[in-house]
Amino acid sequence: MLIPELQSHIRSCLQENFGIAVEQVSIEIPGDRAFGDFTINGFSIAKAARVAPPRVLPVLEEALRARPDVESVTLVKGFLNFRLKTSHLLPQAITAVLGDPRYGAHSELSGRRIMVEYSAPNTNKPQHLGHMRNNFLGHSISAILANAGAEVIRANLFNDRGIHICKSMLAYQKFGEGRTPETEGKKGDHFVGEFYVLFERKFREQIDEYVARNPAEFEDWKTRQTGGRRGAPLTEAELEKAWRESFREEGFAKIPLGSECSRMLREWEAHEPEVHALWLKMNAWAIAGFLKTYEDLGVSFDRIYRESETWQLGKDLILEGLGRNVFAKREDGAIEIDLRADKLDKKVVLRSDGTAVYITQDIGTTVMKATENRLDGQVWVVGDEQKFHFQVLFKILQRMGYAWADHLYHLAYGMVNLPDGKMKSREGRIVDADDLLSEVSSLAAEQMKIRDPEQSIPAAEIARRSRVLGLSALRFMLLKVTPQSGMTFDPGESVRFDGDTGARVLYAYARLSGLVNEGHTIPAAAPSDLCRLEDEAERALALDLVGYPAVTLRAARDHNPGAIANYLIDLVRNLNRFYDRCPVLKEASESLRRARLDLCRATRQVLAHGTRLLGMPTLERM
RNA sequence: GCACCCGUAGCUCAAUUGGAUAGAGCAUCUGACUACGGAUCAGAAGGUUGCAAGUUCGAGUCUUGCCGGGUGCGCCA
Repeated sequence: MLIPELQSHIRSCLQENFGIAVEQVSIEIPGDRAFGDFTINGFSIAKAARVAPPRVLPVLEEALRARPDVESVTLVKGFLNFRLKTSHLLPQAITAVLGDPRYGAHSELSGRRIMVEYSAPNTNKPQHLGHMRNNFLGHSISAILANAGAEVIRANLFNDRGIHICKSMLAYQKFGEGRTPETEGKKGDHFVGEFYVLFERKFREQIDEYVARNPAEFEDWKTRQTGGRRGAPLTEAELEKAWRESFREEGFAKIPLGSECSRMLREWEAHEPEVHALWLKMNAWAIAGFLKTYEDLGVSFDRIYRESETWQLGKDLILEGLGRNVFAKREDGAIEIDLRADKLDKKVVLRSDGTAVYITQDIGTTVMKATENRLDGQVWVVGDEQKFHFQVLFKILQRMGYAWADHLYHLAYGMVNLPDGKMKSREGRIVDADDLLSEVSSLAAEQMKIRDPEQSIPAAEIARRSRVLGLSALRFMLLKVTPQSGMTFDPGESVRFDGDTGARVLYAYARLSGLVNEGHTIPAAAPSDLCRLEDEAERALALDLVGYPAVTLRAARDHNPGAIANYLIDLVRNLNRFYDRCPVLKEASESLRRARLDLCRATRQVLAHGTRLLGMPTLERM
């Protein structure tokens, strides 16, 4: 490959002239290609070689100049820019791609077994836009890490137990009247989700009743309030709101539905048969719905865990750690760990009654996953509001002494907001995943029909293609943005089919496929002559291909699919420019035509590779 | 109150991890429809990177202080 070869040349040149071994020689493709094909940053080389820039750069300049494949070298403001002879660059770039079906893959993580956990849905709530970002990120980062050489196990963890699950169960028991997803013609997850919403509504009504009946209790409650969370005094309205909120936790049992719900949870934990049967039934509905959504979204998992199977884990590990003084027992019996030396806080890991808290379970599942699968590392795709939780979790596991605890990564992503603000499920302002997907697909179908006025494409094929296009458009849109930052998503406007979109990438791919396939049908009278490619648009495209491996590597190191999405956009931009300026099939010269077809094939291969890393299905025809 | 994250063109996002003249798309305006599939291409316009200092050859990126937005800080999950 081009860049590695250049790097090793520079490296040996430094070794010979200065007797210094430099590990990292960064040869980059400059942002502004007017500078040249490649650039060497003089300052960073000088720093790495520990020789002053004026001494190093002229030596490297001479070395580059001596190469037969280098056309020109310029030394500007500490940057060594050089340009390869077109007759070298293009053939090198194209054969590097076509000669290696795994072009863009790496071995940096080879030998490492990594589990990526993503999605982790609450079985009460159908998937929405935020989950889509999670699902797509998890699916894509799994492919990206695998491409970097790791053996990746994709895992999901169903949040299928707990007080919130009892809410939908209780609502169904009281108001379900024996209905089922089948009788209502609804997807199981939506069906269950409706009972969760129903519980919330009834519960709020009961709070209203309780509040109206017990004004004295409010007065009494107020006197016990010392102010806001960290000091600031509250207004009367805030106090009333806080009082109402208190019924969601401390005062939960004062509300009839609340106490029934708590009782149901105790019965579930005691394996009471009737409650358990109800739980099994509703869970099966919800999960069947999720599996359908996953299938539609094109995401999958190698291993599914359920909290109902893992929630008890972790306790033994805590007790074992207590024996080794990793944890300490407080006077009241609770077990905690003091992380203040690591700029975190004290954290209780086991309640005084010996039951598990949330983090106990996470400690248990993490250790279980690691030992069960002999993992070297783990990645969690979870919203950034849980950053602190994961910092604490990772620190605890390090303190417990696990060798793999240094290779845990929380891929935190920002919230997906709507143009008018946050999604709020209580206000019904959520974008449902199933709805959005079918909406975008039907928009795609409309566009396809406009472009096929003779109706030559069968309806079933339109349906298939529009699903692929709609899905890829959504996927691309959500993956294009750096995970860490929050994003605004306009369901009405932002799923477009022109501009920097997934549709543009798919279109370019389909067009290229058509070209390549048609090119194959033309009998060869002369062999391809890659040396005849000399248009600037061809150079630009070839340079993009040369830069691809660096992009996939960075995407893996940064856990950032966005790097690939943005690369693909640039690649497609240069492809379309090439396409516009250089005739391929219409080219009269056989050897040039075939050379351009080779460039198209190479580009198509990289496009296929990149879209696969993003999890985007492609179309041979649109 | 304390901690972390964010603030880049009217809007949505980039910026090779401290590098050169901060780039794309959308929207606006102007061109290319006898088109290897126009879901395309060429061009114009759009910026004191929230504000103010500092660090150095060099700062959107690092430090500090303000301003504005978000999230977190339970024996909840």
